[in-house]
Amino acid sequence: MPVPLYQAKADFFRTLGHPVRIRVLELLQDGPLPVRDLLASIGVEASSLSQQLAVLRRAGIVTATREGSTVVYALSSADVAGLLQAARRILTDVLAEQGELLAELRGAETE
Amino acid sequence: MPVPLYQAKADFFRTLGHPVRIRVLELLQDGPLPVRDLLASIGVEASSLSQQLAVLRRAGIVTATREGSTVVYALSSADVAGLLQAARRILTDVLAEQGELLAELRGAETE
DNA sequence: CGCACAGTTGAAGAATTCTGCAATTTGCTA
DNA sequence: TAGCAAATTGCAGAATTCTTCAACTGTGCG
Repeated sequence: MPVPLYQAKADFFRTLGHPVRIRVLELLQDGPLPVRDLLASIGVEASSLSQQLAVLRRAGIVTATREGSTVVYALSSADVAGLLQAARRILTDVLAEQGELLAELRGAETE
Repeated sequence: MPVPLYQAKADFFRTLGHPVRIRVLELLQDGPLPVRDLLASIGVEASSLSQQLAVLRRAGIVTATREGSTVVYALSSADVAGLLQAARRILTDVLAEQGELLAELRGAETE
């Protein structure tokens, strides 16, 4: 009894639904990075970042490998970049529309 | 003071992170549909579906227009198809990897 | 060994999201 | 207008997810 596919997809998207996790994925698009660098770029508490990295790891979206005393993270699929790009496109559409709406509201206010 | 972009992205993905909402988006990829049809295909309670449609509406991912006594839903951006496709690709990678892991575990068990 | 640094894990309380029921709105038609 | 069907909304309790703090593991070094 496999998990229904739409459930797997929902879980997948839900995994992306957190600001720290998004930032991690965006940073990793340009290549693997040690936790230290992620930490410096994102600026949250170490344990907080670790929690979110664990979520991404469990979902299989990133991989972690120990190198000496540091741990290096990488995207496990190169397609992540495509996904983020697709999301960006939709978000652009949506935000543009909301911008128009906002403009209309502003205009109406002074009529 | 705009919402940080990564927060908007996270919210967006979180919006997709629900099995009913995913199914709705997949059904709408082939064109607009009245609630009645979504209801028949998805098979949840009407109020449940309505709740999830409201989430998608608020996020601006779908639009609803009343036509007589029914309400018709449509994707608000054609790029949604691209997004779902990108997600499918990653999910394929991830699930394949998990499958391999599973196979290894099965193999190891009998050694 | 003993200590410091890098990261992770566990757990509890706070905050958010889900689910299902009851009540409501809107439009159609007898 | 009364009655019915299509959807939506409001809400309360249940279930998840977040955040934070403290404790723990693994590595390198004096």
